[in-house]
Amino acid sequence: MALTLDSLNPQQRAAVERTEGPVLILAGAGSGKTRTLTARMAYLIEEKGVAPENILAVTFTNKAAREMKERVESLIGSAVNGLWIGTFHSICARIMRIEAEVMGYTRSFTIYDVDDQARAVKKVISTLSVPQQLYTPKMIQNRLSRVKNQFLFPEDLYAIEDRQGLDEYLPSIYLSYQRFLKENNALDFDDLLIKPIELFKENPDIRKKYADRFRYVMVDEYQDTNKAQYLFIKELVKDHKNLCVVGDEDQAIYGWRGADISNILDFKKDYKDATVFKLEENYRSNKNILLAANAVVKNNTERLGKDLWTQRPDGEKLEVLVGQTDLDEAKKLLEKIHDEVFTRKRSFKDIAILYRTNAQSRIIEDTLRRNAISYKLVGGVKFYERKEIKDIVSYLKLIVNQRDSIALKRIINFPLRGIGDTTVGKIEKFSELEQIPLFEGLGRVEEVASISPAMSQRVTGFYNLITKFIKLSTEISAVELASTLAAESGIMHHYQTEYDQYESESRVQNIQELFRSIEEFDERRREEGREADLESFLEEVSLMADIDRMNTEDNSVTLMTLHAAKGLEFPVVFITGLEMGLMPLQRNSANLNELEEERRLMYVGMTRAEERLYLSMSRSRRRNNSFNKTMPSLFLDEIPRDLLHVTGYNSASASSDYGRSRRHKTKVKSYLTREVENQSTDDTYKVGQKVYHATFGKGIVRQLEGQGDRMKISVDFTDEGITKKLIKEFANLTPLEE
DNA sequence: CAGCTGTATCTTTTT
DNA sequence: GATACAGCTG
Repeated sequence: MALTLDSLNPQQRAAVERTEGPVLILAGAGSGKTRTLTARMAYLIEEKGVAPENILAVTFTNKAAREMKERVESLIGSAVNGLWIGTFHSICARIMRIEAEVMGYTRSFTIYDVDDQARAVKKVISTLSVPQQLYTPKMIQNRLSRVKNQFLFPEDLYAIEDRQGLDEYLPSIYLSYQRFLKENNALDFDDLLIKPIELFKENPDIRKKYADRFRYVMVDEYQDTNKAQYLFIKELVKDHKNLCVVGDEDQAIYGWRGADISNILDFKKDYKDATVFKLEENYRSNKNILLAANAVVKNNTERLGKDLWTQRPDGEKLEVLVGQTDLDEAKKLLEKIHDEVFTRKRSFKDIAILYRTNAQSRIIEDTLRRNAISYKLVGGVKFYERKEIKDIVSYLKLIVNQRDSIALKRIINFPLRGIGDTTVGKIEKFSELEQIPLFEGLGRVEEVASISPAMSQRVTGFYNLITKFIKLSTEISAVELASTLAAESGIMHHYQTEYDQYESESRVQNIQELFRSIEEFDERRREEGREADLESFLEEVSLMADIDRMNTEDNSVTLMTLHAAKGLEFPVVFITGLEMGLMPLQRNSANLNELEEERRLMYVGMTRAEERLYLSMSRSRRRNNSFNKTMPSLFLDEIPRDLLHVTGYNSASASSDYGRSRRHKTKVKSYLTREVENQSTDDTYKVGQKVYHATFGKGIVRQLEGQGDRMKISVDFTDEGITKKLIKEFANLTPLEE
């Protein structure tokens, strides 16, 4: 079956056919970038006769990788084996799994996530003379990660003269931290990127092996690559230069993670004879949406500049929703969802609600749940970060890699076995003295003088349990191992008998879901003809983003952060919380680069929408436990007035207010102040007043005591049949009109 | 010395 | 509104 490129436009097609040498595809939002990339892979295989194993494709999420592989297979009409496609982290982990010994690890190395990393940092700084009250583990963690992303080593940091503040301690922390990881046979997320580069630099023959294998390299979302990722790719392609990168500088939103936008801006300098293709026709969004998004992003200065256009219809205007409070905002979203689904006959799964911070989801979730609208939440507390899952995963990690002291310490006394911190501390000291891994120390607990026989028996019990499972792990399947383990360790029993019935059920369910996902992993790997050992499963778990687990089948509304929405599209999109300080989010000082990144984030959000885009805000919002009045986001100002339709309470004044807010800031402020004052006058609630509460539902005010924010309000909640006494400041009640 | 209970402290975005 | 840590109790 011959491959047809007829469905591509001339630019896309040209980019597909240019298979040799460096290629930069500047692909605007919705310009068919995935289609182009997949067509290019299919073209290489089908038309150029390139073997799939000679192609490496890097995507931003595992989900994108999966989808791309499927699309290539459907273009070609048969299964594609041997193609390497995945995220930087998963590809690097795969290489490290093969080459671990060369770099001084075993192939059973553990991958440390942020939580493990924090524990490691804590452990390390406790042994150094770092003023701990001045620098939190989290600060240190961020700095370390940033430095590593820039491919800097401790010696580079030592070389910097006159180091101030944290920089004074950073090099020695870095050095000890790396030593700690190695002792634990562990790599953190950043190591996954760095180690392969070191490997390539120190072992030219190994570099050559991979460079020869990957004759054609493609990188998606190139604007979000960091220095280490840039170097990794560079090592691979420096002989043949067959590198095709795709990206959009307007969608660079990971600067805070060390992504360097100049990787894409300077691509032509790095790869001298690069051919550049621009994809500027947008196939996704209606004209009004695209015009609005363009109008916002054109306020940025760091751009290569594209002119995105569309042949699609104008569509409706963008609707601006203004709530009085965050709860009110959520209810306005709800109304519009009802409207879209019941009047306009759309499906719930066509709708996405986006926000800047995860914390914003709760109030929206509550409102949706109260109204029986099913939703799926991406991000927040991620599945594999749930306590009950991490417990079991930690057992598995220790079984696979006994040098992992972080996993060990997490579970040695969970479920409770009467082995406390003091005992662990003693064994730790003993192990350090003997220069053996902590786990080995457990096996020799009797040699630790200060530990009583009764206590060492408990420790030995734990040691024997793990040893038994290490042996079992070579005999039974991963699922069997995990479920036997959950039973015999007492974890299952612990959660089944938990005090809170509801919590207990959901935890047990999650554990069962974990077993299912191990089984699925097993099947999937077998189909691909790859190994399905426990190590690979744990690796997948470590590198799995929440978005990768997103199910697009079931008919429910999607809730996620603007970051998580990158690369996705929905017929109807809500961007919520469009207020100064929240979107754009402001920390400390307003720095211009940060503002531009926030603006790009806004642009990413807007360009997710195909047909309808709602922009919502609230005039007051509860943040950090206090209720604050808000100012409309400046991004709303940047959208031409005639593309907007403002609805909601008091819409006329709202729209004119932020339409002029730049020139008339004082006026806006006074207006908003007035609004908020109106809200907090004491006649908001009177006896007999109908109110709404996110958790308890509708109710009637029965009694009022005291004044102001401290006022106590007694409410009969009709749905629940209960009476509650609430403090006004925290009650989060909304008055309902009669 | 383990385990429980109450308080402090947050919440940017993620592989 | 959840988690981590300090401090108390048995």
